Amino acid sequence: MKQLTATAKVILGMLAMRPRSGYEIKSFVDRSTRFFWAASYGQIYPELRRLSQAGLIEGTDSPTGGRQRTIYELTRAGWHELETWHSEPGEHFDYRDEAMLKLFFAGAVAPKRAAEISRERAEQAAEVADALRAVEAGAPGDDQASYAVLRFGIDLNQFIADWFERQALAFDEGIPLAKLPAPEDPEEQEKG
Amino acid sequence: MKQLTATAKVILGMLAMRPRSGYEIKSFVDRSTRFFWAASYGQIYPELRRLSQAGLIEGTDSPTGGRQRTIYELTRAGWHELETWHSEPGEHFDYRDEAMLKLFFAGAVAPKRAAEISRERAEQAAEVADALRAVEAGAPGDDQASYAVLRFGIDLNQFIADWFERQALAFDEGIPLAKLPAPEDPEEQEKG
DNA sequence: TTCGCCATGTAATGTGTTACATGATTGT
DNA sequence: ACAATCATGTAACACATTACATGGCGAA
Repeated sequence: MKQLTATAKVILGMLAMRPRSGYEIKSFVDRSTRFFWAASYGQIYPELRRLSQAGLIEGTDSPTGGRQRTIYELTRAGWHELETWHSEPGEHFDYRDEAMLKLFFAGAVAPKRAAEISRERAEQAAEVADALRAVEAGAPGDDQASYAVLRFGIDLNQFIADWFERQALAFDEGIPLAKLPAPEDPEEQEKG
Repeated sequence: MKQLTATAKVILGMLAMRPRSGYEIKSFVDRSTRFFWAASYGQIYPELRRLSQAGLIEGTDSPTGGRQRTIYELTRAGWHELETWHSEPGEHFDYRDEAMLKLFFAGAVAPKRAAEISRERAEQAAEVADALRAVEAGAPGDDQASYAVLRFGIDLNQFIADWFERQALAFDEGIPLAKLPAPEDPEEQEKG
């Protein structure tokens, strides 16, 4: 393991909290990190095997009745790898948003849709914020750091909802631009 | 073309603004939509061929001296496809953030790192916000909608920077939790 | 003549989702 | 008996980056 894969990072972290089966990892991911770090079975099971072969985790057979089940836990090497990753600076982040792409082209494709797109995006973000607020209300408190993560999810989505709501109004009213386009050279109008 | 690919959407939009070569599409993407919708050569060139075969765009040879170059523009079918996509509701978005993952596990791995992680993330977001502000200052104004997109990038990243800065202080001071964990069953402590 | 940019493209690799297949257990 | 949930896994496909290969043009 020279580099942990994206899925390896969630798995190792989940197992640091407590030992789990692949199924439990998946269902906990779906109830917690999904909004900023998802993982599917197609990644989890193969990754569990790789991590096991690399000696970072160890599986123990513990069937429930006739139903097979493997509980994984971190090895010492796994803890070390996890701590190394966790202590390294430089985190990646990605933001991909189709509404922004549509808005970017709205002037060329359908200027009147700009307000509508904004309102749709605002609604979407508000729904996510509400879903996360339900999580907050329904769950007993976690430790401070993972509660902060949940809080961030709520606040971020609320921010997005508010921002696009305000922007939709601005489009409705046709708020003038602070900066006007230079009409000469169309090449130069593209922001660099 | 039953469904436009992610790359097809940027390409069609870029060509709606004006005809371009593959190289120009890539460099404009890098200067504009990159923060919320990236595309690499490995996607652009094959996609240009597919779109051309599907009749949505049309390429014209226009070499500069002995340097080959193909300028693409939308066909009528391409305009139609673009407008269809643009008018559909339901936009996808993805947010992936490694700092959040680290924070989520901080309690189990290294509780003292929580403040540090927050501060790193705040700095990162502030840098992105500054980079986008430089774009704003250096470029002549675009149309209202694509200017809004730029503004959103700035505001969003500034929001993230502020949020994590505040959170870092909270971690420093060990602000008490609003909700305390129920100590009995570790299973139940996982927020659902 | 060398460097940076314009210009096109492919191969290898990595990342990730969806759908499917299989089968046991628990609760209604 | 049936549905939901527990549990593991694979195959097909889609998406995306990186690195490489090729070569012309213009300026220092």
